[in-house]
Amino acid sequence: MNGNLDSEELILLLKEHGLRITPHRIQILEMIIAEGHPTVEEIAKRVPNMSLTTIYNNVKQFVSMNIVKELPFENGMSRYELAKTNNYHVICQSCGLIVDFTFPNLIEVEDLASRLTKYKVHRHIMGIYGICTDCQHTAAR
Amino acid sequence: MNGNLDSEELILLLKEHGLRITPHRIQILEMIIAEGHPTVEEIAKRVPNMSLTTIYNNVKQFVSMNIVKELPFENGMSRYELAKTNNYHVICQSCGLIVDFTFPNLIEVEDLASRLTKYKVHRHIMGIYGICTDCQHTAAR
DNA sequence: TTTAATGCAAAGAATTTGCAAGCAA
DNA sequence: TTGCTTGCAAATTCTTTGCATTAAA
Repeated sequence: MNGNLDSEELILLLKEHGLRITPHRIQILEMIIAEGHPTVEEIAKRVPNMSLTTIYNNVKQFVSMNIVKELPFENGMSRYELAKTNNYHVICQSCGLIVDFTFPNLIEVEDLASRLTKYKVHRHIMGIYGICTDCQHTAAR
Repeated sequence: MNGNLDSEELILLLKEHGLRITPHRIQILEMIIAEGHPTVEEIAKRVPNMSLTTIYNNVKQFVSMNIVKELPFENGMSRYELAKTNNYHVICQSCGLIVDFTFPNLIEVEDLASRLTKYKVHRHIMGIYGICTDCQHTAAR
């Protein structure tokens, strides 16, 4: 059900983009897959002995090459996920938990946007905000 | 066609939320309406003699009270618009121009998200990225 | 060997905080 | 008058940059 890649596939992914294969790059990508939608800080916590600079450098490069997608959040921090995932995010306003769901049809909205505004549209992001089940129960007590 | 408010309506809006009426608050809200989707910096440029702190404080308060919506951008800066506007944004990846368009039907997506994830959904934001007409022409030359 | 990747330290940019002075109610 | 609002200065936080060291190809 999930689109996880093993490390051989990650190596291929890097090679396709002309990037050198380093343990750090593999680890960063593995963390992005394993963690859901980590921030740079969260990646750093799970992968000790790696400089923040390296994480920033690589994540930035991955984003510019469209290997990784950047999800800007309202507190100014960004979260990251693999670019090949094709889903939307529901974010808990109370605890921050992010749950994914798939909804493939919004190309219609891109088309409409393109027609109405004459932009040449490439992509879109959507964040849906609410309260997760746990926080609903906590609040009910 | 636009949902502009005159300053009497802005005063009412502040009173409804129990906020004191100050010239600065009126000016900040007027700028948010007039500018489209300003950053804090852009508000400061148009309203000299107001401290950045005041703009940050008020905008933050407006957001927490849902008077103003925050649109997080990938460079880490946020842009702001009145919360009552009900539209989506197409953002030019080349020059940053934002064009609004109305598309009222996405409550369906909120409903679906709610059903699939059991979140209690409150709102969503969507950003559509592409190239504006001007930049398309510039690139064609 | 050649060039890219790493990481420390320092710089930069956006935002927040502490606190004193000013103004709305 | 009372307490919210304002704003300066300083502190914080997140991110980027310069440059010397290390490692991939």
